[in-house]
Formats: sequence, C-alpha cells, structure tokens
Amino acid sequence: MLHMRSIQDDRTTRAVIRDEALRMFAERGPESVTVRQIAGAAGVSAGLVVHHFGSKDGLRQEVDQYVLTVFEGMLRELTAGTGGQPLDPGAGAASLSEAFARHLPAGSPLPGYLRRLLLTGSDTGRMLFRQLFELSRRALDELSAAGLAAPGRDPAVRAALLLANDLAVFLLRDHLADVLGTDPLSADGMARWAPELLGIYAGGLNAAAPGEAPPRA
Amino acid sequence: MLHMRSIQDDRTTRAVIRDEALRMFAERGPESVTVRQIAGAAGVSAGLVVHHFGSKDGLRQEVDQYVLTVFEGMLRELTAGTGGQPLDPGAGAASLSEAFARHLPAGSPLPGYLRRLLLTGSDTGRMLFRQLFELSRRALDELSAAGLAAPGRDPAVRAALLLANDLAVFLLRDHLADVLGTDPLSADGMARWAPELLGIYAGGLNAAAPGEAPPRA
DNA sequence: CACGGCACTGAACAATCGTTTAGCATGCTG
DNA sequence: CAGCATGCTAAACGATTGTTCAGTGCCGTG
Repeated sequence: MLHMRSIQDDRTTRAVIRDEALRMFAERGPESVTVRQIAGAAGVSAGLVVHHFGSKDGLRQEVDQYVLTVFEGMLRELTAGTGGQPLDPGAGAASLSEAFARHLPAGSPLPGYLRRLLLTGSDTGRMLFRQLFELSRRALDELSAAGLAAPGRDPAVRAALLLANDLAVFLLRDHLADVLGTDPLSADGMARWAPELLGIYAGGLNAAAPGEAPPRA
Repeated sequence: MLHMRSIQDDRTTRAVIRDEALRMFAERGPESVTVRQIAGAAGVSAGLVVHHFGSKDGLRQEVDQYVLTVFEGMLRELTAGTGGQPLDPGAGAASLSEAFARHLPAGSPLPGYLRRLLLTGSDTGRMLFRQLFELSRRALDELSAAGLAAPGRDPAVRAALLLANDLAVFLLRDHLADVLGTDPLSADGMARWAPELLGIYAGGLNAAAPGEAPPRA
C-alpha cells in the first residue's frame, strides 16, 4: 500500500499477472481460464493471484479497468488529433480500426478483449459502447457542420450505423482475415478496406462506375 | 414424472433438453451453463442429459448442428425468394437482419446463439461466415450484373464489407437498442435503420447535398 | 405371462474449481 | 537488534463440475 504503481514502474509481478490474465481472457474468455493457468503463465503460484487481486473476479475487474484506461487514452489522442481540421467522411467511423492498427503492437490482446467486452452484455461494455456512440455523434456533427456529410433524416441512427460499420471490422476481424487473406487491422488490410469503404461513403455503391447512370436517392 | 412439460407439448424430452440448452447457451455461453442447470430447466435429471447426448460437449455440438440447420433453412428461403428479380441495393446485405425479423419469433434465442457462434472462433463459426461471405459475393455479382451496384476495385473486399455491415446490426443488437431506444431487429427498428443504410448505399453520406467534391477515394 | 429394451432417477465418482491457511524469506523501520 | 509488514509458496479446503453406475418403472413384443 506504500507505493502507487506508476506507469514507468509497470512490470511488477502484479502487472505481469494482470497482463497474462488480459491475454488469456481475450483469447479464451474469463470463464475458460483458471486462476492456476494465469498463475502458471505469470510464473507465480495460484495463491499469489488471489493475494494481489482478492479474487478471480477482482482480477477480471482490474483487467477491465486497465483495458478501458488504455483504450480511453487512445481515444483521447484520436479526438485531439482531429480537433481542428475537417475530417474525412467516415473518419469518425473508420478511424477506430485505424487507431488500433497505429497504436497497438501486432499481436496485442487489447482488440480481442474489447471485442469480448462489447459482446458479453456487461455494464462495462455498455458504458464503452455509449461512449463510442457519443463520439460517433460528435464526429458526424462535425462532418455535417463542415458540409462533408449530410446528417440524414435520423442523425442518431446514422451515427450508430457508422459506428456499427466500423466496429464490425474488428468484431469480425478473424473471419475477414480468413476470407480475404489479409488481416483488416494490418496496414495491408486497411489499404484494401479503406478505399472501398470511403468510396461507398463518398458516392454509394454505384460511385465507382462513373459512366453508369447514378441511382436515384 | 413427465408433468414438468405443458400439457400440449409434443416435443420429445430430448428436444426439450436441446431447446433449453440452446436458450441457455445463447444467453450465458456454454462454459457458464452447467449440465445440472440445463437438466433443471428441462425438468429432468442431469444423468438423462448425458444419456441422450453422450456428454455436455455432445449436446453443444447437437445444438450447433440444429441452429445451423434452422439458419440454413432461412437462408435457402431468402435466396430462393429473390432469385428471379433484381434486388434493392444492399439487399444482399440488409436482408439478413430482415430475414431474422421476419422468420423468428420475438424472443428467439437463435440470433444470440449465432452471434456467439461467429465470435468464439470455432470451426462451425468459420464455416458459417464463409457461407455468408459466398452469399454476399453472389448477391454483389447479381447487383453488379443488373447495373445496380459497381463491383468496386476489389469485389471480395466490397462483398465482405457489405456482409460485415449487415452482421454488425445483430452483433451489436443490444447496444444499438440501448442507444437508439429501438431494437434494430424489430419492425420499428428496421424502419429507422433501413432508409439510412439504403440512402448511404445509394448515394453516399452526402446524398442529400450533391455537387460537393468527394474526398479521396 | 415373461422378458428385453428404453427413458429415467438418485447417488456416487474423480477431477477441478476458487479460495483459505500456515509458513518462509526478505527488507524496512524504530 | 527486535518487530513486523510484504511478497510469495505449498498444501489443503469445501464446493461444484462432468460423468458413471446401479437400479426402477414402463411398454411393446415373442
């Protein structure tokens, strides 16, 4: 209780346990990971895990909190970076995957953990989604104010739609990598994905065939 | 003691167990549901569950198979219905949610189970996604042949994108219902969602304000 | 009627779970 | 130096897990 763990002081035994738990939780889910497996991966005894975090659920909550903190840091940098100038259409939507690809190392367990967080129906996941939704709404407002996108007849739905489309990329990341042969969160994958998405956002499904008669909106 | 079941329930005990397992698996995940809980919900003993399905995993596999069969039946009807005539733009993408809303009762556990199937990294889930991807490719081909949509510079990515956008709706169903106040798989929800999506597919995010210079595409 | 198979139960099984406990070493503090 | 909290381990605890087993009642068939 003497020292608060600072960022530079991070890899204490406690942090190692937390990181291993994060990795294993993301991969197989908290229910399928035992305290002894976490302890083994961290090179400590099972009792020490409980000693540090009170219980397995206490560890899970701390991992939740940690992941949320890291992610919010990413979001803060993301929104701060685009604060002044107008955004690309879909930047508020497409940039999530982009932010992941840019800020996280290749094999980071964070996307997987966030995915699980969004899909388990937990309060943490709900709060996270609400936060992302508000972000999407603000991004759409900015686009709309800049004349780069119409707010639509139902701006809330449009913001939700842009967010959902963006989240789909990393919710379905493994499957997309499977059928496309490229991880959509990698640089190569985004180079294939982004133009297609931006093309649709720019002019719809018919935009890429300019000789064709444009469809009626 | 057969009296746990309602009077007019022609399902066999085996089917009752399967259905209860399906419901509980969809809600909480197979790892968090015990054989005894399933047995209790079905009004039978734990031993009988194993007697009918060999093991808990055998039951899980049978539920997988059952869900897949039902879902493929839905898909077959879906593709058969749109075989002859040209589709709306995005019909191959938007119709999945539509098919769910039309073919399943309100509280059906099937969407939840399919969601879990897609996100657990199982072989079944991968096969399911590949199947959906092929369906999406064919739908895009039809749209393209009918001149209703451009295939894009990377048709595989475009098909994957349309599929991902569609799947996002029911992967994030609960969260979308939370922030929008309407279940996107209900009739009301789709009435709000579909126009927004089709509008983007028809003319992009700026469809309401044409003549603007499109961003980098 | 006898009998074999079937659905089914309740109890027991070994394994594994999260957690508790006792104890050991280390290092700081008065 | 003693005192004591801290990081940590090994062992054990009770509860719960999936599964097995012996047995019971029932029903159609020879």
